[in-house]
Amino acid sequence: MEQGGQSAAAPAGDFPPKKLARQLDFTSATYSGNPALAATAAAVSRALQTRPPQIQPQTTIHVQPQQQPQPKPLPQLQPKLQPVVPQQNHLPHVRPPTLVQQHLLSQPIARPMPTVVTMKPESPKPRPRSMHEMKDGTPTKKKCCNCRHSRCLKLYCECFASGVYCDGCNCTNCFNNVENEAARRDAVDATLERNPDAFRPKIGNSPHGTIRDNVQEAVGELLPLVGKHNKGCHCKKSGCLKKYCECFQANILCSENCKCMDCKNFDGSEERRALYHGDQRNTMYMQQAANAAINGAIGHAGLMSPSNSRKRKTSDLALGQTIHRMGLVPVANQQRNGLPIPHSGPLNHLTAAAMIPSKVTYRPLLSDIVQNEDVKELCKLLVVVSGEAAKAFAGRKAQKEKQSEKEDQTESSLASTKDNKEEDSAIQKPSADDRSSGTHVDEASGSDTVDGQKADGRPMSPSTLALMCDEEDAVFMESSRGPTLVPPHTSNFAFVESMPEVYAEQEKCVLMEFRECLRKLVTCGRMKEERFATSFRVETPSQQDIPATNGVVKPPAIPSKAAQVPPILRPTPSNSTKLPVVTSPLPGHLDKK
DNA sequence: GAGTTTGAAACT
DNA sequence: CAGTTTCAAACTC
Repeated sequence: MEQGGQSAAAPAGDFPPKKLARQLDFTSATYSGNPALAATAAAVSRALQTRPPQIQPQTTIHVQPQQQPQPKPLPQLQPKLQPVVPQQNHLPHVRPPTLVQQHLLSQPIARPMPTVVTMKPESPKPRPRSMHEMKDGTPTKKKCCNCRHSRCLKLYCECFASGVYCDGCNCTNCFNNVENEAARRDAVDATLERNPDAFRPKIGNSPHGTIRDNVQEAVGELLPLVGKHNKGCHCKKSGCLKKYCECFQANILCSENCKCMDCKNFDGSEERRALYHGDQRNTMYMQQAANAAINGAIGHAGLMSPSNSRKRKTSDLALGQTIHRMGLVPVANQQRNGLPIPHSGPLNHLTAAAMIPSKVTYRPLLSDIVQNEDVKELCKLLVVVSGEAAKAFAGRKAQKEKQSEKEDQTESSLASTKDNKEEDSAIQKPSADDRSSGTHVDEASGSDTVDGQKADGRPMSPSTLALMCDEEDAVFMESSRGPTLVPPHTSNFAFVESMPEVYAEQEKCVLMEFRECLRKLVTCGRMKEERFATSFRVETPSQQDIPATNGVVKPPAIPSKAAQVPPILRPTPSNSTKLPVVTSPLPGHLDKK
C-alpha cells in the first residue's frame, strides 16, 4: 500500500501526482519548539474529532497500581488503526469493549486527543480481494477498492463513498485513512458542497412516492428489495441488468427516477426474469443483497431480508393497485387474476405462496401470547434468578476460600502468577458487568460497532463515528450506571476479583431461565400454529372461497390465550429439557433473532 | 491477468 | 444544465 503524506490544507481536488515526502505530523511541531503551530495543529485535530489511539494517563482505571505498567490493553484501544491485527493473545475473552475502552468511550475528554500518538497509524496493508470472515463465521466478501488516481478521496472510491477508511484495500496513494484525516475531511467537505446528499444512501424508501409504487408481483418473480434509487440510474447499454446499474446492484427495480435507456429492470421483464431463473437465483439474490448492504448503498429499508421484503410487498398490495412506470399492466393483471404462472423450479415456493389469497395480513403467532405484563414478569423472574445465583455463588465461594486459605500458606511461590491472574480478572470485570447489566448494548448498536468498527472489522471514519458517538455514550453511560453489585470505585479488590465469576454464574442462570421461557414460547407458537392450520383447513375448503374484507383475510378467531396457551412464566415442565424443533420459522420479530 | 465496457462522478 | 472527461468497477476473453 502506498501511503503518501499530504499537507492538511491541500484541497481535495488538487493533489500532487506523487505523495509528499512527509505528512503533517501534529506531534512534530511540539517537538520542534513551535507551540503555536502545535496548538493550531491540536485545534485542527480536535476539530477533526479523531479518536485517540492511546490511554490518557489521567484516565481512571480501577486496577491495582502494580498492574498499570502492563501495556496489554493498548492494542485493543486502536481498532481503527489496526482493525485486522489478530492480537489479544493475552486475553481469551475477546468480547469488546474492554474496561479501558469503556472509559475512553464514556469520557468525553478521551475522544479528541491531539497529543502524542503512541503507535503510528500503520498504512493499511494490501491484501488480496478475498472473503472476509464475519464475526458469525459467515464468510462475506469484504469490499475493498482499487483506486489509483482519486486518492480514495472522491466518490469514485467505494470506501470513501461509504464513509469508511480504506483498510486492506488495493488502492494506491490512498488518503482515505487516519493519517490523512485532514485531507480527507477537506474532500468530504468538497463532496458535500457539490452534493449535500453525497453520503446518504442512494436507495431510499420511495422518496418520490409511496412504497407501493415500485412494488411488484410476488408470483414467480424475483422479489427485489423495497426502495428506489434516489437519483435514478442513467444506464444506456446494460439494460439495467448488470451491476453497472446501481439499481440492479442494489437489487431494486428501476423507478421513475431513472433515466435509463432500454431498461429491463422492471417488474415483469422477461429478461430480468430469465436472469434470475434457475438455481442461481437465490444465490444471486443473496449476493446482491449482501453487496448492497456492504456497499451501504441502501438504507435500512433495503436491508430487509427477502422474507421481510416479501411480506412487505404483499401487505403493501393491500394498500392499493400500483402501476409501474414501465407500463406492465397486462402482466400485473394477469398475475393478479391468478392465471397460471410460467415458472417452475426454485420459484415454486413463491408461486405457492402467491396462491394463498393475495391480501393477507401477517400477524406474529405469538402476538396474542406475549403481553407486556408477561415481559415484566419475565424481567422480575430473571432478576430473582440472578440474585439467587449470586447468593448461591457467594456461599460456595466462602467455602472455597476457607479451604484455599489453608493451602495458600504453602504456595507463596506462586504469588506472581496469581497477580497476573488477578489483573486479567480485573480487566475482564467490566466486560462481564457490561454483559449482565447492559445486554441492550448489543441490541442497540451492535457489539461490533461499539469499538468503532463495522461488522466486517473495518474502521469507521470519524464522520461515521460521530453519527454514533452519542448513542455509544448513552449506552456506556447507561451500562456504567446500571445495576451492579459492586460500587464503581470500590477498593475491595478481592471482591472485585470474584465479580467475573459471579457474573458468569448469574449470566448462566439467567440465560438458562430465559431459554426455558423461550422454549415455552416456541411451544405456544407451535400450538397456535397448529390450531390455526387445523381451523383454517376446516373452515376454508378452498382458498378461493376465503372471504376478503377490504382486501384483508383475517385468520380465524383465536380463543383467548388464557384458555389455550400455557403460561410462559410458570415452572418448567419436566419434559422440557429438550429444545423443541421448530419446523417452521416463527413470523415476526423472532425469526430475525 | 489484461483489456474492454460501462456508467457514475467530476469537470468544463 | 448539457456535454465531456475521468475514474473505478464490472465484465470479457
